[in-house]
Amino acid sequence: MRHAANTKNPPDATTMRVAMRHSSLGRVLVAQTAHGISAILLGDDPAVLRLDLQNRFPSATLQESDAALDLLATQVVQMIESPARELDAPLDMHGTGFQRDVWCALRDIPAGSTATYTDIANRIGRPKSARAVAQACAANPLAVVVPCHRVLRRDGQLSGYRWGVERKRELLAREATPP
DNA sequence: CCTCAGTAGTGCC
DNA sequence: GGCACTACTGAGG
Repeated sequence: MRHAANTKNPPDATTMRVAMRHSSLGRVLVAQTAHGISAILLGDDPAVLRLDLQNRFPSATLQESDAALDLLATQVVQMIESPARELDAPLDMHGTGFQRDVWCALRDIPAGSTATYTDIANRIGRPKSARAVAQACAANPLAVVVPCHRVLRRDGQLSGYRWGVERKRELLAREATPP
């Protein structure tokens, strides 16, 4: 029995810098703490994105972007446009132990390939937790960088995507290796 | 095609 | 501590 504390949202009263960008997939919000990128969110309405962020980190203080984050945000957008490229920046992943396990496993799926929820469940040593894996994917705060869009149902269906199945389909299409 | 039960992590009460 | 959620899955009708 672990009493690891953060079964809920960690009461981190950290400050986060926030940048907003346009991309071919819509608006992109990038948030950064002192430890690294804490959120990459996709959407259409900047206000909604900001609400989404506040909802995920209720006790975080949001600040304007700075030069460093501006650069990161540009790189994030570039990565969205060409998902094959990797982002070489530290991440600040807030989540439960289980969620972190899942998100880390997701980062091992190379661009151009996919995995199933059961694959990930096996990879983290919990073969029966496919559904919980899906739930962890749904809670992923780091769009594209943590490639939850590369996870499909066992039957090949796209099932869902926190930021819209259309975006998931588009990302996969962009990553598909040309013959 | 459709429904159903088994399943495990999380959020809310 | 309980209960109702799921971006799941495999079996049965």
